[in-house]
Parts: sequence; structure tokens; C-alpha cells
Amino acid sequence: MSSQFELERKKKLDALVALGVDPYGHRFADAESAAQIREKFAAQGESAEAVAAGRLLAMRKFGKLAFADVVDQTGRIQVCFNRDELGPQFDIFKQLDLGDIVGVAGKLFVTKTGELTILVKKLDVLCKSLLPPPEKWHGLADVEMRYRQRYVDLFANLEVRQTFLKRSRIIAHFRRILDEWGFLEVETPMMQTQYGGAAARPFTTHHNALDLDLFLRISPELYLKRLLVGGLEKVFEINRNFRNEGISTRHNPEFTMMELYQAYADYEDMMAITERLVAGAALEVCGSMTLPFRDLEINYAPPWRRATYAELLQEHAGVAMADEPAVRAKARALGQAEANKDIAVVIQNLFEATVEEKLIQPTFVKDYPAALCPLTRRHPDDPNIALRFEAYVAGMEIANAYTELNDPAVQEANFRQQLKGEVEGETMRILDEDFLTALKQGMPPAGGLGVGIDRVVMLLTASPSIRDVILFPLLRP
RNA sequence: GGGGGAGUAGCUCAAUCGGUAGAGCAACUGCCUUUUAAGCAGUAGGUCUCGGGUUCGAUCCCCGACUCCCCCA
Repeated sequence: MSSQFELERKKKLDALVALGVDPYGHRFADAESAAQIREKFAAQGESAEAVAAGRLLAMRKFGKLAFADVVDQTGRIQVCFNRDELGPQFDIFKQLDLGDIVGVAGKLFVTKTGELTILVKKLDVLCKSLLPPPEKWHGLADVEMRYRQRYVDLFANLEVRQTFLKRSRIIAHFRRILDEWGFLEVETPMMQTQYGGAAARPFTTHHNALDLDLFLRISPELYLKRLLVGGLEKVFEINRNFRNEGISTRHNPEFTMMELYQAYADYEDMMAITERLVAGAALEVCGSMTLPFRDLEINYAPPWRRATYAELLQEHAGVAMADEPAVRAKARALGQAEANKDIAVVIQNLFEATVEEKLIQPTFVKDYPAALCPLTRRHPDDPNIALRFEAYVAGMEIANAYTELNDPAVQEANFRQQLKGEVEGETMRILDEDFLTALKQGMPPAGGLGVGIDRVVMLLTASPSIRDVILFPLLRP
């Protein structure tokens, strides 16, 4: 189907061909970015020659003269199409539409109204656009269209481009710092014959040649720990995890996790790493350690608050974690089902209902009920407590870390406990025999950390939905 | 899975207590050599998400479906 717009544009495309112009352009490698051109003007002043390439996104025509905005990845630069300056090329200009991608070359000058402008001497059509761009003032506002046609969203809405540039720089910052600290970036299987390392439902797939059912990983944890056994002492992976669960403003079925493991470290070290990475990204990428999110001001400057799970439960739910009858009574008072449920699950539900939303400023919640933590080392003074923390910001979990369990006997016992499903809802229903074999070879004591990259990007870019920081979020077709 | 909201021109949005829909931008035709959402005059552009029902008549009311958003589990 062709709209009136498409037909009009095809007419102009044909007219360009008739003028001997290739409407789909060719190599145009000499272009400077809009930002570079501004720097050049600052250094050289008017009359400097400039070459730009980008999408034509606004046009103010005066018959024999026109001003237009050429937008590239770094921003916009005004260009001036003047018939006297362009000569015969003015006929090419007349076949241009908003949305076309052009290359222009000419001298810089400043207009009467004070705007830096390229007076175009040479015009190249690099791509004729056959569809009209969204409205110049409001951009593309329809949320569904923005997600489905992100390619339009990106060129029509500057803030969207900024968000994804920041996402890239945040991840680059993580990589750079981890590299400086001597961490080795590795890749472990996304397709696994057994899924594990977290309590979540997996996606399944099938390998035809092997006639083998496979799972998309819900976590890389059990593979990264095998690398500790192998003698790789500081490793990390930034990659996708897949969880076959609900979708919300904080959950996408595929999401990006940074996991790292450090031999001979513990969860206190992981707290320091978490603070440093997130606060460093805030400062380096966003220019401040204090950033807005929703109607909040979040201060990422280390040290973040450290509080135990039990302290926070006391603070916000008003019950002592060890006082089982009080915990159950409080859960009932909040309308939560608690009968026939393991006390650890009741506690966790109570925590989620009363504590999480209160954790606005960055907070490390440490020392979890051990039953919720089958992969974590127990507290030396209390076997019911696990050396685990989760980091919360704006009521949202952004990181999870352990002093890793490296005792194969305890690990096997924990797995078997999980298999019995006594801690329903938080179970890891797998028994990875090879992982236990690896632990028997001996894994150094270690700290492990997982950071939800999408959520960190949400926070640092003030994006209220995870879909605003994932280029192509999952939508029904 | 439950509750609420939305879907109207290419885009951003109005309107209708049931009588076949408007504006701005974009487009098209003119005029225009310094604009910043340029201006002026004119023209064209609609499966009112889809399918049923009620009605003389449905974009509007009823039922169902689809998609998206928000909240809850």
C-alpha cells in the first residue's frame, strides 16, 4: 500500500534520477559531526569549510532560499540552501523532503539571528526517504509506536537517543573499571541443558541435530563459578538472561545482567565494587552523583547505607525476624497467606510488602534468611543467616551478591532441600551434578555479584520503565 | 491472572448527551533570499482499531476480540 506521501516522494525520487542523481547515495566519509563543526567554528571562526551528513528534520523555505536542520548522532546543525550559491544543484534541493539523508559541504557563517550555519555549496543526496517523519515539535509520542518503530523514535526524539547513548557509556564504564581492576571478561552458555543459579522459570528451545531440549539461561552463575575452580580468579560477564515470567515496568523477559566473581573476596568487597561502579557511572556518564528519578533525588555517593535484613524488617514491619509467631501474625494482618508456608517464605513476602518500597536511597540489605539462599555461605555465628546482600534504589532491586558457598557437602544438601520444594516459590529445582563435581575439585572462597544493568540505566537516565532503556522490548506481534 | 485507562488524518491532538468528524504540523499548488514550530492564500487527505448487536441511523450505546499503558498478584 502506498500513501499519498509515499507517492509524492517516489515522484521526487524519479525526478532525482532524471537529474542524474543516485537517490540512495554512496560513500561520504569526510563528514564532520555537528559537534565537531561547532568546535571547528569556535577555533576557526566564520568562513571555515565544513562537511556534514545527517537527516533533514526541519525546513524553513523562502522560495529561492531555505534553512534546514541536519541532524546527526551528536545533534543538529543548521544549513542554508541558497539558489545563487547552489546554482544547478538547486534543482536537486527542490526534490528533497523532510526525513531525507543528505551530505552537505560549504562555508560556515552566522545568520542575522546568531545561529551557526553551513552555506551549502555542494549537496549530496545520501538517501531519499519514502515515508514522512513524525511531527517536528512533539516527535513520536505514541508509546506503542515508539517501541515498535524504535528506528523512528531514535531519530525523532533526541532524549531517546541520549538515553541509549548513556546506556552504552554506562556499560562501557563498567567494562573499563573492571578491566582496570584486572577482571577478565568471559562468555558462558546462554543455551543450557540444565538451568540454574536463580529461582525462575526458563524458556525452552530445541536443538534439532542433537534432538535435545535446551533452556535459555536464567543466570550464568554456575558456569562462572566453574571458572573460579579453573583458576580464573577475577571474571565477569555482561550478557542477557532470560526469565519466562511476567512483564512489568521493571521486568523484561530478556534483560542484561553483569555478574562478576572474585576469588578470595567476600560480600563486603562486593558492596564496595557495587558502589564504585554505579556511583562512577553516575558521575562519569551523567555528570553527578545526585540524580533525579521519578519525583526523587537519589544520591549515589558512597558509602551506601548498610543494614541487615532483620534490622529493616524491624524498622518497617515492626517485627523481629526470629519471632516466628510475630512474623506470621504481621503477615496475616497484612492479608498475606501464611498458613502451611515455610517461615522463610512468609518473611520474604513480608519484607517485599513492607520494606522494599521504603528503600529509596541506595541501601545494601545484608544477611538474608539462609533458606532463601542455597548458593550462599552461612554466617559463621548463625547458620540461619546467609552472607548475601541485595542493593536497593528507589524501591527497586539493582544488585544481588554473596559470599559464595564453596563447601560441596553443604551445597549438595542445599540443592536437595530445594528439590524437596520446602521453600516453595523461591526454589531452584535443579541438581547440577557437574557443578557439585566442580566444587569437589575445590573452589576458592569468593565473592560474587550480579548487577541488573537495565535497572541501573533506568535510574541513571530517569527512565520510569525498563522498556525505555531496552532498544527493542518484547511486544506482541 | 485481576482491576483501571487508551486506540479518531502520515504525526500531535480535539469533537460528538446517536444524525457520516475538526485543528496544528507534515503534504500538494502559488507568492516569498536570513528563518528558528517562518509567514500569507488555496487544495487534498479518514475502514473514527476490528467483528457482531441495538437503532430509521453507530465513531459515540451494548457484547466480543486485538494491541498498548498503569496498578495489583
